[in-house]
Amino acid sequence: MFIDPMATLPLFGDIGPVESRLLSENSRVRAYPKGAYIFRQGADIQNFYVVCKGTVQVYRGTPDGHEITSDILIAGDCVNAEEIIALDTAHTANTRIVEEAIILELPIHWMRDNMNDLARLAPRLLVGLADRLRGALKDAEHFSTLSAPQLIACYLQSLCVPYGFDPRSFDLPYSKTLIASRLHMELATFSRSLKKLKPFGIVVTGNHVAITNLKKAERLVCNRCTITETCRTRALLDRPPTVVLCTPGMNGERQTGLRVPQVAGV
Amino acid sequence: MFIDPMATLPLFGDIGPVESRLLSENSRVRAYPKGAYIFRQGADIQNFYVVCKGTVQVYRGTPDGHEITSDILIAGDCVNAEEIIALDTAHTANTRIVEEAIILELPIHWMRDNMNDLARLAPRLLVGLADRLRGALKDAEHFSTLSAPQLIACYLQSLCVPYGFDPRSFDLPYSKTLIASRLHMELATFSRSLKKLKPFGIVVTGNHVAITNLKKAERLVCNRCTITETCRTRALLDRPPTVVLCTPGMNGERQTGLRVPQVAGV
DNA sequence: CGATCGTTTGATCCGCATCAAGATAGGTGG
DNA sequence: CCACCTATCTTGATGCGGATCAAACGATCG
Repeated sequence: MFIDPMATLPLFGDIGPVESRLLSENSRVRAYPKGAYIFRQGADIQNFYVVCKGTVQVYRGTPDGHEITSDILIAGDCVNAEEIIALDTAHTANTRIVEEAIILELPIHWMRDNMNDLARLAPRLLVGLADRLRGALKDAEHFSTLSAPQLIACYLQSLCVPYGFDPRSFDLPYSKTLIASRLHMELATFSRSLKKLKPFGIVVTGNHVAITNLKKAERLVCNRCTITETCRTRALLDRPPTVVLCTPGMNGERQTGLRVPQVAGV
Repeated sequence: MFIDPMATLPLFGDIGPVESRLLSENSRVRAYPKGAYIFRQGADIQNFYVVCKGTVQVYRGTPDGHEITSDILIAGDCVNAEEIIALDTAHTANTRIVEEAIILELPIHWMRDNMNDLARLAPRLLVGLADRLRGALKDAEHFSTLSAPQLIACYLQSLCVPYGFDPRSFDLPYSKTLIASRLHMELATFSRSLKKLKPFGIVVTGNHVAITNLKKAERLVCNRCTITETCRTRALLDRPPTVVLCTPGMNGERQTGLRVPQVAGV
């Protein structure tokens, strides 16, 4: 099974033929079975990895033996872009294969040696880094402002963008257990919260999701959330996806505290 | 009051005289009074900003009129590094002056035009971006795994690094209200949690903090937290600060759920 | 000396984690 | 085809942490 990463990955989409060959010569493509690790937390950073196919769970283990999923990656995603630049010598997370995956790897020292040409080699790498940062900021904000049902509503809608799902009817791309973990909540809480979404037009039965009323679904989230990947879902139907700011109005000048009133019953 | 940003800012520490003059010619330094805004959420992105002096609160407003502090910046910090690269045209957060500040500004279009030379112009800009990303990941993890007292313990210790405080005795650099907001918790919760820290050798009276027992204080956090800015505090006393991984042991293979047992009474 | 700001403290309530017991489904072997 | 098994998910009961509302306290200031 051969895959030409240059042709597949938007990451390297707009580079010239010279750079393309350079990349090919210095990269390697490898297949991983389900359950395998690309690398583990604490191990030496050796390569930069890009997912070409499959699903990868990024998680961190706490000393008391539990784990926190920080991201779920699919084809086209960089696994550890920030580690090219980081001062660390060790990986700060585990990356485990959820669905059989094909991974492109580039030696990290080669990447670093070519840092000066990086902008030319992979202009989108920086964009990816910035995107990832924004995603992390969004997560931090969401986890401390949205309720469990809101988080789920937001996540389900945002799923549609990378996967190209029709919000009105699609299947979950991975297990509920994994999704719950990604949303930093217990499976039990996740399961219970799904029922609360029905009145808002989000019906999940088994593996299948049906978002029947996008306006309602958005309203569920938008009074709290501001970065709102969520709103991309609607964009899917109307125009090409971009990040939409849901906060038109300005806010109070003086208050500094965290103060987010609950949506009734959700 | 004149400040030469090139001399002051480590961000531009290792650039040559040519680049330095280029920067000077294209930058502007401006003083802001307390309470002023550098920019507001939703406004057009015009400049890249660096804090030369003072304190800046970065926060986002939710549609229902409340606000969430995402960061507090001090001298040397980039305000919006990610926005140089972002595809967005509008600021995604507010930046308000907490203590009278001096801000360096560089036109964003100039930064972008010189993207190719960016690595040469400001090699540390990328490092800063990566650091910021790591910080955001840490926040996301901490907010959903640490209890309020643990968050505070972690934060108090991490404060010592950028400010060069002696953990055994220092004053809070800004109000408790602001800190509580930065930690995404209510002021009331913050206030109450401080008392719970005493048994762990962290005594806060009024504005003053005394961390009498670093080992105890670390233990309070480290069984849950893995990235642990916290551990830097100890490093302050022993060796130059670096990020320390607190997870020597590996964790279970199969569990995927979020499962973080409580520390008794904290 | 009232007034305002920042902080503490109290009482109450709700969301979610936790523990634990069913339920459903896919897979295997007899 | 059915009994069995394990993985995945649902549902129930309970408890704790922290948000919320509200009142009191201490400072600083005109």
